[in-house]
Amino acid sequence: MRHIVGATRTTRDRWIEEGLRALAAGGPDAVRVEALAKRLGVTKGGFYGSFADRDALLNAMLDAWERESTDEVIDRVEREGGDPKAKIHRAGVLTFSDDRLLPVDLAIRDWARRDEAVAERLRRVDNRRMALLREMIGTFCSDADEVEARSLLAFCVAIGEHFLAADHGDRTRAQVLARAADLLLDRPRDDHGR
Amino acid sequence: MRHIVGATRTTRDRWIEEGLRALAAGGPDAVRVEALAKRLGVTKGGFYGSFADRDALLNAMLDAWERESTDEVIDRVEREGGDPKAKIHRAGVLTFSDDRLLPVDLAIRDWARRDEAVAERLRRVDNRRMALLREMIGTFCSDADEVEARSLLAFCVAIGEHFLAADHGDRTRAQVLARAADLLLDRPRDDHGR
DNA sequence: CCCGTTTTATACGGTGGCGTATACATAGTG
DNA sequence: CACTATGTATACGCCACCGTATAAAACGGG
Repeated sequence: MRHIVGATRTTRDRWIEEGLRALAAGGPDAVRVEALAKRLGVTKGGFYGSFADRDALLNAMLDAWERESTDEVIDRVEREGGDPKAKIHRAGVLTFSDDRLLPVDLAIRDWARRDEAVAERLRRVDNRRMALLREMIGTFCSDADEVEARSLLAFCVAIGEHFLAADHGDRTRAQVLARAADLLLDRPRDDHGR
Repeated sequence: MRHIVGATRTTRDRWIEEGLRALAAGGPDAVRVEALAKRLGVTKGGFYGSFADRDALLNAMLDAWERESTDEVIDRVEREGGDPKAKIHRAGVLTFSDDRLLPVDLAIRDWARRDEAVAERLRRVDNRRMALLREMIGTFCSDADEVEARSLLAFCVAIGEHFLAADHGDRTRAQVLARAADLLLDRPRDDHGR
C-alpha cells in the first residue's frame, strides 16, 4: 500500500524528515528506526535499502540540517535586504522562530556537547551565523572588541532564551527580549566611528 | 564482597550521585539502572530496595540537584559578601564553573524542554537565580525594564555560552565574555538613580 | 552472640530496539 | 510484455534494559 504521497520526494528524504522530527521531539536517542517506520506508516524493511544503518541516517539528518540552516537562511536574509537591525532580526526569525528548525537546532546543541562530530558541524554553522552578526553589528559599532561581545550576547540570548525557565513578573518574555535587543543593537552613545 | 566503602553515605545517595553523573554525561536516557550498578561495582539487585523504580531515582536526582543548586549556592554567595558585581560573578562561578553542577544543569535544561515536571523544577531554580541577578543589577541601574533586560542577558549568556560552538578569531571565548560582562554590569552612562 | 533489617547476587520473563534474510509488490524502461 | 530498480512485509537472532523473585550475606542493636 502506497501512502498518500503524491510527493516527488524520495523515500530517503522522508526518513530524514521524520528523523529530524524525532530528533526535535526527543533528542538523538528518540531517533529509532522502527518508531520512524511506524510514523511513516511502513515497516522498517525498506530502511536498510536507503541507509547502511541507523548511524547513516543520523549523519544524513545532520547534512540536511546543516545545509538548510546556513545556505538557505543566509540566502534569504541577503536577498530580502533591509537595514542591519532588520537583517539580524530576520535571520533570528528564520532560524529561531521556525517551528521546524528551532527544536532541531536546540536538540543538536545539546547533542553536540556529547558528540565531537556533531560539535564540529555545529561549529561550522555557528561560525557562519556569527560572521553575519559581526557584519551587521559592525555597521553601527566601531570597536571590534565590542562588536564581538555584542555578537556573542545576541547569539547567546537567541539560544539561551529557550533554555531558560525564569518568569519576569508583570512583563512578558517578549517584552524583556525587545528591551534586550535595544541594548545590544543600538549604537553606543559615544561611538564616533563610521 | 563489600566494595572499598568506608563511606558513611547511604547506598541511596550513591545511586543518586552516580545517576547525576550519568545524566550529566549522557542525558536522562543514559540513566540506566544496570549501567549505574556496574559503575558502582554492584549488581542492580539492591536498587529496588532504595527506589520503587527508575523514575523514583530520576525524581530523587532532581530533588538533590534542586537543593544543591539553589540553597547552597545562594547561601554561599550571601555569606561571602562583596560588591554586587563580585556577587554575580561568584554566583556564576559556583553554578556554571563547577565541573559537577554545570553539566547537570545543562542536561536538565534540555530535559526540561521535553518534560513538564522537570520544566517546573527548573522554573523554581531559575526564578531564584533571576531574583539574585535582578537585585544585584538593580544596585547600579535604576530603570526597572533595563534591569530585567540586563538580567536576562546575563543569565542567557551564562547558559547559552555552553551551547554555542562559534570561534572568535584571535580572541579567546573568555576574553569576549569578559567584555560582554563589562557591557552588562557597568552602570549606564546616563543613569542618575540611587 | 543472635535476630531482624538492609544490601547484595543471581536468575527469570518481558519488551523494545537493531540489523539480516528472504520473498513479494510496484514502478519505470526497453 | 518482460526485466530490473526500488521499496516493502515478515520473520529471525541478538542484545540491552526493566522490574520481580528468591536466597545468601553483612550489619547493628539488644
